[in-house]
This record gives sequence, structure tokens and C-alpha cells, in this order.
Amino acid sequence: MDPNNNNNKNMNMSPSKTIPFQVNLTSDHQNRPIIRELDFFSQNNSNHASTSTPPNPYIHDHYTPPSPFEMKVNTSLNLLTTNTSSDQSVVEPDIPTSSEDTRANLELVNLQAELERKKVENHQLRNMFDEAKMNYNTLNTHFMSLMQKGKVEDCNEEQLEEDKPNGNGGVLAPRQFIDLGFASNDSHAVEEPRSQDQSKSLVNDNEEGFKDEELVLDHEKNESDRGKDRNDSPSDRVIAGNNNDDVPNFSPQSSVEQAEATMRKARVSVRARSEANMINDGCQWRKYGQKMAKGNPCPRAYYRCTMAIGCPVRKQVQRCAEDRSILVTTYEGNHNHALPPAAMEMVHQTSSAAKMLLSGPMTSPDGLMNPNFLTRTMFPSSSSIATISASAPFPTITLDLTQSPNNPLQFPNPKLSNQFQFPFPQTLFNQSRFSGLQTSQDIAESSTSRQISQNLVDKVTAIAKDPNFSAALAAALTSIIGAAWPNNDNSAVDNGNNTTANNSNRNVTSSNNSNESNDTNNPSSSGN
DNA sequence: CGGCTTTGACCAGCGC
DNA sequence: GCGCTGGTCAAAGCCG
Repeated sequence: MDPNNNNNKNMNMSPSKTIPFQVNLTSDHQNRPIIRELDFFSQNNSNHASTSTPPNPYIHDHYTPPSPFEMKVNTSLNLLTTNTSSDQSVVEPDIPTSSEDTRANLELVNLQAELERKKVENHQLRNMFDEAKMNYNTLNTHFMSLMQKGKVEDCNEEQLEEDKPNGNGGVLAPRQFIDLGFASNDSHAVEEPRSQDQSKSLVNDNEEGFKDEELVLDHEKNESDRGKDRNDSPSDRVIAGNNNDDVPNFSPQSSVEQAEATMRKARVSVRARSEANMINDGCQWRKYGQKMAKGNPCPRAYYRCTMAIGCPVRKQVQRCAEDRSILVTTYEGNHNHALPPAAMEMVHQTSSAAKMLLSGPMTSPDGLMNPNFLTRTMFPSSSSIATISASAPFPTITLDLTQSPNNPLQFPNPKLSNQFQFPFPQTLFNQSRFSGLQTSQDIAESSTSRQISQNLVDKVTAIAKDPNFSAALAAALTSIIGAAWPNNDNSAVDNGNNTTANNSNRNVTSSNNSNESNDTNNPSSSGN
């Protein structure tokens, strides 16, 4: 496809109303004269109104038709709520001619009214322009990210094929126009329904993110196949099912599968100090294996979630070789059932940490992608550190809770070791997808929590704006995910801020197998 | 007796 | 091809 040809087609197919702003959006240089014209228009009137004496050309032009630009704005964009023609008839024809001053005063009043009207117009246009510019930049960044992943070609081809029946050859420009919100005209809605879907997926991924969190139970029927081939594991099927209908499909199936493959391999690891053999995260686990891992005298225990038949979530528990008071719990997979409230904290923190680090804009400023990249970031409302590692066999996000000075996991009293408190950071996105952790409760809970924790969004956004963090995170995520870009969800947030007290006070009493006799801290009890 | 743990065996992936 | 390692299976045993 010839992009120039696309542009031409786009220009041709777009209604004449849309052309001026479509051009404006592609070039600031072409925008500025328009704004300056508005300013000049407004300022001249303003000067005249303040002095009221000097002759102003607009006095004579007052009854002349509006300037071409004004016509263009008024007629093509329907931006103005005022009626120019009616305003121009403000001056009544039967003005008493007894006094020149009276006439001058009336003209002055008319001019002042006109000035106010123009000011309003100018303000409206400025606002719309700013909004358009901001939206354009957002979309442009998004598009560049897609380009960087090499997916834009497929996206364009798909888009072009869908645009052709409507006579829309353009790819980018018309979508800009649509997404920028200028189009109050219905023609846009008709002309590109696909663009709206696209725009939904690109700009407002919020809904998508929550759709992804819907429970998927259909995989249970295949649980008997659980098998030796990890690629056909239940967790695989769960995630694939999650993505079947809800994830925006703007890439070939192979790319989606590639993304899913990455997603299902992602893990969330939690490092916490605990004397207990296993942290109580609210779920029920069954131990199905134990192995001695290389480089660690402590055995690694393997657990499987037993809260629901066929739940694919698994976790590994192992003590840190350097500091055996640190318990490392690694989660993998998605729960296929609702979780008890006690588990929700864990759900939110681990899954949201994973998804936050595996989602979002991933544009690296320098384009350098180090496959062995590892970055760390401190979450603002706690001293916990989130680490993302791409050098591991699977992308692993580690929440290091051992840095907290008041880590509740440090049980001073051994009697409390059966209880577990989660001091997790509270400013993570609620995007449960990983590490076992998505439920319908997530969905309902997050809808209310979004309102509560908007300030937390701001905090995270502030972190994300940090150039160093952004660059590091972008490089890491890109190296991990490659072409996969599940969601860019910045609006769905965890309900962290309303759990500050809860986090510090909540005791999750173990109801599962935390009293296992085989301590993972005891190397002598290891298996093969 | 059902559920869970233990543990040796098995399998797959990976590097040499 | 072989060995190493991680992950899983499943029979046997334990426990409430």
C-alpha cells in the first residue's frame, strides 16, 4: 500500500467538513496561523472595546460576511453555539439618528457583544485544539509503539481491508480524526465503525482489562488432559480462553498466541520473611512435589491450588539460600474460581504487580532492548520493591517485602507463625491476570475501588512519568514480551488505599496445609 | 475413608 | 547423544 495514496484517498473520502482539522492535526505549523488569527481577531476587538475611540476596521466590516476561516470553522465543525447571522443583526435598523453619540454607543455595545462572542469562540477552539493535540500525541505514541513491535504492518493490512468497503483508504489519519473527538457528525460513526473499536482498544482499554478478568471455567472439562506437555497445561487453556473474545484482535492469531504464550509463562514471586513453612495467602494448596534445586540447599516445594477442581494455579515455595528466614513464593497461572476475601489481598498485589509491569506503554526512548535486562522500582506507599527479570526462563516479577522495616511477616512470636499478614504495597493496578489471581470478585471490587483510589493512579502515573523508570521498564517489558501487548490499562487501579489499615491489621489465619510436616527449610527432608 | 504428604520415577528442555 | 535440571506424576503412607 502506498501511504501517500492512502492519504489521498483519505482526504478524498473525508467529508469536506473534516478536512481543515484533519490537516491541522498533522502539522502544528499549519495550526498556528489559525490560532493567531483568532487571537488577532480577539485582541483587536478587545483593544477597540477598551478604548472605544479609534476607528477599527471591524467596525466597517461588521456587517460583512465572516472571514473564510470563520466560515470554515462555523460551518464545517459546528463548534459554535452562537449564531453569527443573528448576532450580526444586533444593530437595529431603526436607531434614532438624533444623536451621533448614541449611535456610537450602540455600535460600541454591539462591538463589545461581538468581542465577547469571539472570545468564547476562541476559547472553545483553543480548548478543542488542545484536546485534539493531546489526543493526537497519545495516539501517535501508541501507534509508534505498535510500529516498534513490528505489528503495525499486520494491523494496517487488516485495517485497510476493513476500510476499503467504506471507501476509506487511509489508516492513520482518519482514525486520528475519529478518535480526537472532533467528529460530532454522524458520518464518522458510519464511516468507520472499526475505528471506534480500535479506538476503544487503544485509548480506553479499561473495559477490556476487566473483561479479561472474567472467569473462565470451560477449561475444566479438559483437566483430565492435564499433562505432560506444558504447552497444553490447564493454565494455558485458561489464559487462552480469557483472550478469546475480549482482547482486541488487532493482530494476527499468531501474535495473539505469542502474547498468550508469554502471558501464561509470566510469574509473580513474593519474597517475605516468615518462619512458617508456607505463607497463607488465603487459598488452599496441595503439595504435589518437592525437589532439590540447584544452588540452594533448601528444597523447593510445589503446590497446586485445590480450591476448585482443575484450578491451574501452582506455586513454588522455597527458602532463600542466603537468608533462610526469607520465604520465596512464586505463583503461576490463573485461578478459575472465586477467591476468599483473605486471598484477595494477595490476588491484588501479585497479579496487579505482574500486569502492571507487563502492560502499559513500552516505548523505549533509545530503542535499546537488553534481553537480560532487570529493573527495580520502589512502590510509593511502601518500601517494597518490585523487580522484573527478563533473564529468567520465564518473565518473573518479584515483590520483595523483606525490605520493609515494619514487615509483619517477621513474626516475633512463633505462635503467630501460622498467621500471615500481607503488607503489600497498595498502589498497584488491579489488573488481575497473572499468578492466579483473577476472579469475578476482582471485577466487582475494582469497580468501586477505582473511585476510591484515584489518587493512587496519580502516584503510579507520576512514577511512570519518570524518564528513568519509563525507559527501564519499557526496555524490560519489550524484551520480555516482544510483540505481545495485552493491555494498556491505566485507569483500573487497585483498591489499595482503602486497605491501609486492613493490611496492617489483617491476620489471615491458615485454613490449609500450612502445618506440613515437611519443612522446606529442612534440606534433609528433600526428595530427589 | 477421604484428603493430604512423601518420594522415587518419569519427562522435557537445554547446554555441551 | 548425553547429562543436568526443573517440573510433574503417582503409588505408598500418614493423619484426622
